[in-house]
Amino acid sequence: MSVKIKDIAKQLNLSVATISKALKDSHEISPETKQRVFELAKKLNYTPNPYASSLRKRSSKTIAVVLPEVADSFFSLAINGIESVAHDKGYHVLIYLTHESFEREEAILKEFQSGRVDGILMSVSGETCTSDHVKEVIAAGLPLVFFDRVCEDVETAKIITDDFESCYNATFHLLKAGCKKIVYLATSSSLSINNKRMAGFKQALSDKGIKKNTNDIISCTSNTEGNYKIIHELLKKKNRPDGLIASVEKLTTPIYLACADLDLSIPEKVKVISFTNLQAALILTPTLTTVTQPAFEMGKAAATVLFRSLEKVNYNLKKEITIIPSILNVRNSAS
Amino acid sequence: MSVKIKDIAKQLNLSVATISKALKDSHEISPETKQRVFELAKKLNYTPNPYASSLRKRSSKTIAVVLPEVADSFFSLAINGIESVAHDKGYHVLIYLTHESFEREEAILKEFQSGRVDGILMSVSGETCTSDHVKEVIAAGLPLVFFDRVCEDVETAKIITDDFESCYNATFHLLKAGCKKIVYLATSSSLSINNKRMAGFKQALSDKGIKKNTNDIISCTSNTEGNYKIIHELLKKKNRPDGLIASVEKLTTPIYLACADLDLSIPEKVKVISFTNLQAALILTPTLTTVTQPAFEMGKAAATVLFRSLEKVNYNLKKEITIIPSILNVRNSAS
DNA sequence: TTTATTTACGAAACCGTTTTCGGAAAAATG
DNA sequence: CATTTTTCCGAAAACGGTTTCGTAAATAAA
Repeated sequence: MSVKIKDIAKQLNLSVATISKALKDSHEISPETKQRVFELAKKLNYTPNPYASSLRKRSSKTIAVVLPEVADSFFSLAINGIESVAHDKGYHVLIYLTHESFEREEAILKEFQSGRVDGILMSVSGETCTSDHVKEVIAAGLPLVFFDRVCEDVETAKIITDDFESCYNATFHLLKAGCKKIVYLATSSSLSINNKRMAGFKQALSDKGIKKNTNDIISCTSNTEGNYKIIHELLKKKNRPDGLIASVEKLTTPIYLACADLDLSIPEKVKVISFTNLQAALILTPTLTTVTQPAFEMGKAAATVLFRSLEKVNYNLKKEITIIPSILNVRNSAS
Repeated sequence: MSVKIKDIAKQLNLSVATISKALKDSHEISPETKQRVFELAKKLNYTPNPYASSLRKRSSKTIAVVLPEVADSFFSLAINGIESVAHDKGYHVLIYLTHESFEREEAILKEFQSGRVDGILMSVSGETCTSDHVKEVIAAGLPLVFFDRVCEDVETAKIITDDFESCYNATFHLLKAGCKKIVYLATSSSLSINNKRMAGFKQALSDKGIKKNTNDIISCTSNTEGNYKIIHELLKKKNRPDGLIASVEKLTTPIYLACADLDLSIPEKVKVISFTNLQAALILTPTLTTVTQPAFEMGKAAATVLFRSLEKVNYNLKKEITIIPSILNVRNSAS
C-alpha cells in the first residue's frame, strides 16, 4: 500500500534505522546519505505512519477539545483560535461534543486515559456538578486546561473572562440608564460562568442600594421555545422588569421576539443586554448592547498554555488563571 | 503508566492473546475466562491503546472533517451533524480548517496519505480550482465525501443542497415582489455552490424575460469591511438595485448596515434575501427572508454515507449525489 | 475402542516507527 | 606508529495490541 521506511531502506541499501534518523536530520547521519534519503522519500511520496510513531514515542501530537456544543458563536470562534495555534505547533485536534450531558462528558474523558491525546482543552457541560472525572484524567498524567466554563475546584490552568466584572458593568449600565427592576436570565446553575455573572449582577444591585428581590433571577433552559415562553410570561406580568440581562447568546432571539409580540419597545419599555458574539447585534432594531467575550483569544490562549506544558517537561499547570476581559458594547438596546 | 493487556494476562496467568480475544468476546475463549477477564479489566480500569491497535489493524476509527472555517452557522451546524453520527459509530473526528487557503487544503489532504484517518468529509476552500489533491487522496484508497462545497469533477459521493433551485426561487420571489433590478452578491467564483446559485439567479431572470445586465452580479470578498464598502457603493448609485441576494451569511450584516446608513428602507427601497442559517433572521427589522440550508442534516448525511463505505468492503462511493433541499423562509425583508 | 472433531488456549509474528547500543572505519591526537 | 576520539551506520529491542497457526485436552462420531 503506502510506502514505508523499509521501502526506502531497501532501495538505498541502508538500514531502517539509518532512514529513520536521516529523516529527522540526525547528526549521526552523513550529509550525503541524508540528501539521498530526503530525495527518495520525496520522490516516493513517503508519509510516516503516525500510529507507529505515536505508539513508539508515546505521544500522539494530538489534543482533544471537548465542548458542550458548537452551535454557538462563542465556541465556533474558540475552535478557530485553538486550531490556529495547534496547526502552528504541528498538532492535530480531535473534537468531542458533550451536548451538555455529564454522562457523555465522563465517557469522553475516560477514553482519554488510553493515550489517544497528549492534552485536553475543555469547557464543561451544563450538567457538570462534580469534577472527579476531570481530576482522574489529570491524575493519569494528562494536561488539561479549561476555558470559559471551568471546574473551580480542579487545580489546573484556566482561561476565563471577567464574568463577574462584565456582568457587574452590564447591570450598572442598565441602572444608570434608569432601570428600576432588572431580571437576570440565567443558564445552568452549576456553571461557574453563570454563577459569577449572577454574582456580579447581585453586587451591582446592592452597590446601588437596591434590595434583593427573589424574582430577579430566572432560570432558562436549553430549549428555545421553552425560553420564549418563560420570557413571554415574565414580560406579560403587571410588574414586569424594565431591564433584561441575557447571560447567554441563545436568549437574545426569544427576548426580541417576546418584546415584539407584547408590543414592548426596546429600550423604552425594556432595556436589553446580551452576552453574545453575534455580529448581527449591529443590525438588530434597536442595535443590541452586548457583552462580547474574547472567544478567539480565549481559545488561542488556552491552546498556548496547553502547548507550553506539552513542550516543556515538568511544567506545572496548576492554578494558572488567565483572565481576558470581555467588552461591553454599548448600543441602543440599553440606552 | 497505564494498564496494558500484559498486566491483565500476568494477573490471570493467561497469555496476552487470550486476553485480547476475550476482550472482544471471541468464540475461542470460554465464557468463564471471558468473565474473569472482563472483571479484571474493569477493575484495573483498562483502556486499550488506540495507536497499537490502529497500527496493527490498519484502521484508525477516526475520520477527518476539513472545512474552510467554522465561524459560520452553516459549518457549526454541520459539525454537530457529523459528530452525532460519528459518536454513534464509535468514531473519532479530527477537524482541520483551511481558512479558505488552497495551499493549506493541499497540505492537509497530503497528510492523510499517512493513514491517520479512515475517511474524509470535506467542503472545499474558496480558492480551490483544481482537484488533483483530492483525486490523489482518493486514489490512495481513502473514501472522501464532499458536502456543500464540492469539486464537481471528482467522482465520489456528494451531499449538496439544491443551490440552483433555491436561488432560482429566491430570485423569482423577488421578481414577484416587484423588483426590477436585482443584484446577486457572489462569493468565490471557483465555488460550485456560488456558480449554481448564480446560474439559478440568471435563469430566473431570463425566464421572466429580463435581459442580462453585466452589473447584476457583484463579487464580494472575505473581508467584512471591504464588503460593506462594495455594498455601500452599489446602493449609492443612482440606478441602484431594488433587490439583493446575499449568497453567503456574512453579507447580511453589511447589507443591513449599508441600507441603514443610506437611509434605504427594507423592503420598500431594497428587498433582501440571504443564504443564512442565523436564528437572528427572525428578529431583524424587517425580519429577514432567508434561504436556510439543511446544515445539520447535510453533515449527518455526509457522515452516514461515509460510514457506509467504511463499514462495507468494496462499497462504491462513486457519483452518489444526495440533494437535500434548502428552504425559502419568506419574511418581511422581501415582501 | 479408535478416530475425527471441537474447544480453549498459547507462542510468535506482525503493524511501522524510534531508540539504544555496539562496532568498524576514519580522523585526530600524542 | 599507537592510541583515542569521531563519524557513520546497522542489529535488535522496544511500543501495545491483533492475528495466525499449532496443539493438548475434551468431546463426538464411527
